[in-house]
Amino acid sequence: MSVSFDAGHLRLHGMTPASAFPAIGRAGGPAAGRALRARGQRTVNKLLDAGVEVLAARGYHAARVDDIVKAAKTSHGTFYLYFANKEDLVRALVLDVGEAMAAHAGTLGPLTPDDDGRAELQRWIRGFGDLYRTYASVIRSWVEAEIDTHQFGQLGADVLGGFASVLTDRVAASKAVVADPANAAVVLVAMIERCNYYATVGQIRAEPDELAASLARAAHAALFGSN
Amino acid sequence: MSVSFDAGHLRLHGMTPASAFPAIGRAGGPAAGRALRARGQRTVNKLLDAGVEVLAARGYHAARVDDIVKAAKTSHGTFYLYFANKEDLVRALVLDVGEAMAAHAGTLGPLTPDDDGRAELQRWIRGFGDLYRTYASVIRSWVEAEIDTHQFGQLGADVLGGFASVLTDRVAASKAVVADPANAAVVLVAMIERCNYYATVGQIRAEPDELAASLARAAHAALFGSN
Amino acid sequence: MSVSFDAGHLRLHGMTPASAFPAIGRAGGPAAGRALRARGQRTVNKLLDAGVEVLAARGYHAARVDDIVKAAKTSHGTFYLYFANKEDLVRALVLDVGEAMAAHAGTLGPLTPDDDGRAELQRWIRGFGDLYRTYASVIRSWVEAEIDTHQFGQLGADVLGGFASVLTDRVAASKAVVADPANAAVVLVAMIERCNYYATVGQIRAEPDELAASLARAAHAALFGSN
Amino acid sequence: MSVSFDAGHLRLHGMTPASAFPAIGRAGGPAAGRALRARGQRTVNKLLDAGVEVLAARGYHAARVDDIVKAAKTSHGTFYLYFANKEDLVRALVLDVGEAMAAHAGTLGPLTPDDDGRAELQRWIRGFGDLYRTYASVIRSWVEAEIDTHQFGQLGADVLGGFASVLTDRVAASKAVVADPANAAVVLVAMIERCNYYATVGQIRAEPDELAASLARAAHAALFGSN
DNA sequence: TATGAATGAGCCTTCATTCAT
DNA sequence: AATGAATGAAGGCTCATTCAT
Repeated sequence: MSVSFDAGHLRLHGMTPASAFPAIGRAGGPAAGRALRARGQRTVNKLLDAGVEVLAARGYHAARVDDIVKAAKTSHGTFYLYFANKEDLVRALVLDVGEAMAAHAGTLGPLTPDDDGRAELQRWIRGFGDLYRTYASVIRSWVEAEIDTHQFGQLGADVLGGFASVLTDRVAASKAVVADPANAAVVLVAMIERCNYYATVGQIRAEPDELAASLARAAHAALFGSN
Repeated sequence: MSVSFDAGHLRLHGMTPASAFPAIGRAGGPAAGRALRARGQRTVNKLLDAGVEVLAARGYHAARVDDIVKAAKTSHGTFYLYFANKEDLVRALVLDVGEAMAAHAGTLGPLTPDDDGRAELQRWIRGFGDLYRTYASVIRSWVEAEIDTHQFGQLGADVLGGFASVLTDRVAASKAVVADPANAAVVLVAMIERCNYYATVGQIRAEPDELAASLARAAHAALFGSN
Repeated sequence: MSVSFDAGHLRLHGMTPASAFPAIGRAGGPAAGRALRARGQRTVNKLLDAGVEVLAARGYHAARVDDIVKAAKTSHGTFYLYFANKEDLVRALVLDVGEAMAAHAGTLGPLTPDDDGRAELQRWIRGFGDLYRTYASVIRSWVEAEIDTHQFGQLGADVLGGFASVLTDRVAASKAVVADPANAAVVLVAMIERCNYYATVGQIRAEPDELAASLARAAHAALFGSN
Repeated sequence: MSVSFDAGHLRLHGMTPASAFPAIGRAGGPAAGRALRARGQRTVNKLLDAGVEVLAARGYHAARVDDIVKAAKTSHGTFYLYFANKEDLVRALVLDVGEAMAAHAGTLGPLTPDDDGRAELQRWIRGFGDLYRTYASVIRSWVEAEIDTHQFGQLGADVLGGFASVLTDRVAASKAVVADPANAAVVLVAMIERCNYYATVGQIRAEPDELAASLARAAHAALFGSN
């Protein structure tokens, strides 16, 4: 069998076995250089919060800088004091989400063929779903923006790659008899991500627990054959 | 177990057991009513082809009506003679793709726990991937547009729902012992779709056959436990 | 003596002995490619005329595209249909002026040490002044724009270089005993240009004939020693 | 003959026989009133120096207050503590230059028809060129600003008028047989100024000495007929 | 049926200037 | 005396859509 990291096939582009997640903080924009005083920090946060709000309401492409500054009760000039443009603000938000996701990825415990293994998988998936729901508007924007700018693509790949990486490790360390742990991990992560996306945009109607259960069941079965 | 169509849980919104795919032809726009003479039909086709070209090159949001009419060597006035707007043209393209996808969905044969079953699954998935690749630019636009307009969402759900529906039928008719065929079908379709998407945009690097094999393996294992 | 074209000293950058003036027509902007129909041509002309008007009233930097379209009784969209931006329109105007100047430069007849020679010089200078006055607003914009964009600098140098070139030829063909005809031509052209500029902006108060006479006297004396 | 100061013809507007140059010091702005302590003076100087630097690098119109305060390592607030606006700072710089120019103008010695006279003229012109080069960035800004604000126009006229005035005096006191010393002086000053300008912006390529020699030769010939 | 031309609302971004500390 | 932060009027430019021929 040849589909592997080394061969470079069927892997999430950008996925690296080690250190999949860069550590990132809340910042960005022209202000990146200087340190912000209390007032400035408050303003940045107001803008970021307003960004989340507007993104949720209108989506990335339809969101206007004007909407954001209105929601933040500040001015255009102030916006551009802290962010180079709309994309820059979204990037800051996305980085935050990516960080939270990365932190969650590492929490997956050992996988076993029994119900405990499935339960652990389900917990992990459920946690992913919770993050997905929490940051739904940012993630939707991320997906939207990713497509035409290609700027977030790498980040998306990094995050998913990180998930796949962790999952690969656990699978490899388990008794699962899959042809290729890495490949399996990639397709399962895709499955998990996409189902949560569909759930977020309402194309799948399911309770968080239910969704996590179904995904865990499918994934566990795919890995250990129990179903 | 309760996740089912009737209960409305974990199902692709818009997924209906029967007639998942509306039959659609190549047309749309203000001209939809009247019949097109030869010349008109030629112009429409030039515009549609130009649309594919431009969509591939620039993506939905970045595509300009001006790009399309230039590529079609026609004029703005003519464009609006046949299409209500940019979205309308994309819809026409998407409908075509949806139709092709719908036609393919029905070709899935009986699923068996043995290698033949997996091979059949792989063939089906591979065919889906081929379509995905063929219509990549349209599908990407579809995804892009879907997000903010919500106009294509239904169509996307219909198509995926159709796939899930057919898969559900085959699973139900098979010896698979899955808790809920419909749920399993949905998550597997999501997996297949998303992996092909990643492959299309280059986030997964894999040969078509390889990808289909990995997906078939995972799906078959999830359904029949063999892996 | 060594100050010469070949040595590259004291010459107007861009000045070339032969064919100093490229032949240029009225156009420019995005529309440069396609041929304009009657209506389009009319609109372009309206915009160019409005440009002259606004430039005269406000100067290059203070001129707003909005002012121009208002003066032309057209829209922003139309403006950008024909010109890439304000600078583009000014360039079109400047090219026209450059062309007119170039045409005039060649009309200088043979120079003689006597009064006829001075009269011919005066006629030539007077013609230059007439053009200068006619196109005053465009020339002022040219000068303004030239400074920071460096785009018109070459054109300005070309035009003046053309004048210097013609003058150099006539001086060389005459009985003038100047150390270096080219150097002399350059400084005299600078003198003529600047005085006309000062006259145009009101820093020199003089009637056209008077100014031309004074300039011709100085130039003729510098070349032939008669004064 | 009628072109003269009295008749108001062909004279640099603002040129007055006596006291052509107002004496001016380094200051300006809101702070003009109160006396500056050591620290304040240091800050003003930092700003003025930064102004020269930025003006040189970007030109008057492209120069931003932000650039200046950054270069001066101070803040916007501080800038407006000492200068009413950008123009105000430039004015302060220009006044300095004007003063230096005025001081130089008076150094022109008696003009004689022989080589000594030409040498003296050349020395004077060379000094003018040196100043021009030294303050090139300020002068360029001056020229730029002069055009649309008309605020520095008077100053420019004063400076050039001062030069013309001194030159007129020397010519009148000499044996030159020119129709009108004042007129001759004006056109020659224009010639000198413009050539130096062209040399400064690179449109004329010449060594300082060479340029001064060519200008002196032309001017001397125009006045005394020797060449 | 086709087309070149025109439109103008809408959006992004800049930057001189003021303010609060 | 100094400064970081905030402001908002202005201006440039785009592009989907409509119009007149």
